Amino acid sequence: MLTDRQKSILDFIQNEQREKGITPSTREIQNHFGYASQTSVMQYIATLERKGFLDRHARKARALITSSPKLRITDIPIYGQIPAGMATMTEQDVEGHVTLDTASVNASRHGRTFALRVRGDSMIEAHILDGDIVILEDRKDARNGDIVAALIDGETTLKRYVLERGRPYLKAENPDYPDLTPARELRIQGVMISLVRRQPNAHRRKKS
Amino acid sequence: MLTDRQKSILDFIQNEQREKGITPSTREIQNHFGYASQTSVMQYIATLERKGFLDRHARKARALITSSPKLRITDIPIYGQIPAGMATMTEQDVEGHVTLDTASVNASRHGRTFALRVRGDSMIEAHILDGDIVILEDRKDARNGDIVAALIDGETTLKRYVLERGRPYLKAENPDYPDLTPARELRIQGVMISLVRRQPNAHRRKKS
DNA sequence: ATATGTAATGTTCAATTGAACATATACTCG
DNA sequence: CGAGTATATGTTCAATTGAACATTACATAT
Repeated sequence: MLTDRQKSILDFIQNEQREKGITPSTREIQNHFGYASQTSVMQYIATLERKGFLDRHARKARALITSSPKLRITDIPIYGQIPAGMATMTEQDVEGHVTLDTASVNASRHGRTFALRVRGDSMIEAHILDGDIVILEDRKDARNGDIVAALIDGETTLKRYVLERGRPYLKAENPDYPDLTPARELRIQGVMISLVRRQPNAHRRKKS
Repeated sequence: MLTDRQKSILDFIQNEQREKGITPSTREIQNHFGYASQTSVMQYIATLERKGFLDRHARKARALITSSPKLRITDIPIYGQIPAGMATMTEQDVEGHVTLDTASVNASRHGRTFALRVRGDSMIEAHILDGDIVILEDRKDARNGDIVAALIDGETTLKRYVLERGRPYLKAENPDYPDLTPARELRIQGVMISLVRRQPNAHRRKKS
């Protein structure tokens, strides 16, 4: 897919970005590889872009974006609470971000991706714990057995979506919690596609 | 800590970086806020830098770095198998990568970070499932109750590290599995700090 | 009243940087 | 052989961009 030269140039760009936080300019790339001309670099960049390994903001400085299709990274906002619907979610409700590649997260391109921090242990038998970050896709077409975030009585809850004889209800994966049968409509906010858990430290640890 | 103005400027820079992949130039910030002069922006940047919210490569274009060490991203290799020790782990054993920010992953700077794909359900009561990706830190100083990857009889297993009367053993979090008391020595490969799970699709889905 | 910190304007300069053009060599594929 | 691609050089230009300087205004604290 890439020649050796092309690969080393891509590697250099990615390393610089990782280490310095900014992508190198064409002249920096030029000097690193000892080219006498920037045009060489321009050609490589054009090739890498054509092949989909780079993205660019044309005519802007240091505007290279390292983005191999598989390595595409997303910043997923973590919402503390989803007040009413996806439309109303604003920056203020954002509690933080998880950054990970779409591949590990299982993301399709059907909808927006967002995350919720799980509260309570109502899904413990689905092995989802209090404090876990659940990553969801903004889709309405839940399937039987999907774990979904849904709006019930103005609150967002994470439950398993179950279809029984054509009628959907929300099942808690914990015998201590009741199943929720929707009074009239079921507002599904998203379908769970992934989960991130920070393992709590066994004992207290000094260093952050 | 920050005035409202300073905060909105910082927010703008961070949002631009997130959305476009590059940090804005002083003029872009200027236009967004409607300043008639770049100097205003320069002052804000200087302040934000002084207060530690920004980092910069002086005299370079778009060289703002929304510092906050939390936004640092790591590429974590996933090992299918850890043959003997950390030293022998080579690229060939790498099954893939997870890319996520060190903050969500809970990483400290004590050791290298790596990941394992879990096989089997021996840790099911710790809510770790078959297929989960467990992220570990290459440390030897496991504490009582930590979940560790350890080498037993040439195989790497994930178990809970338990100290009983000063003697360590490895406890499976599944009654069907036996606890492992080390014959002679216990080779700990790493301590679990995080977990990533791709939620299996409820039904079959066409798109990857 | 007089510093001190924050906020904003207007202007100018020089370094940084992407981009284009003409040109050349080597290699592969048909 | 000729077409196409990857690789490389040398040069020039113009847009982008960070930075500095002088100045004003308005709070708040001393």
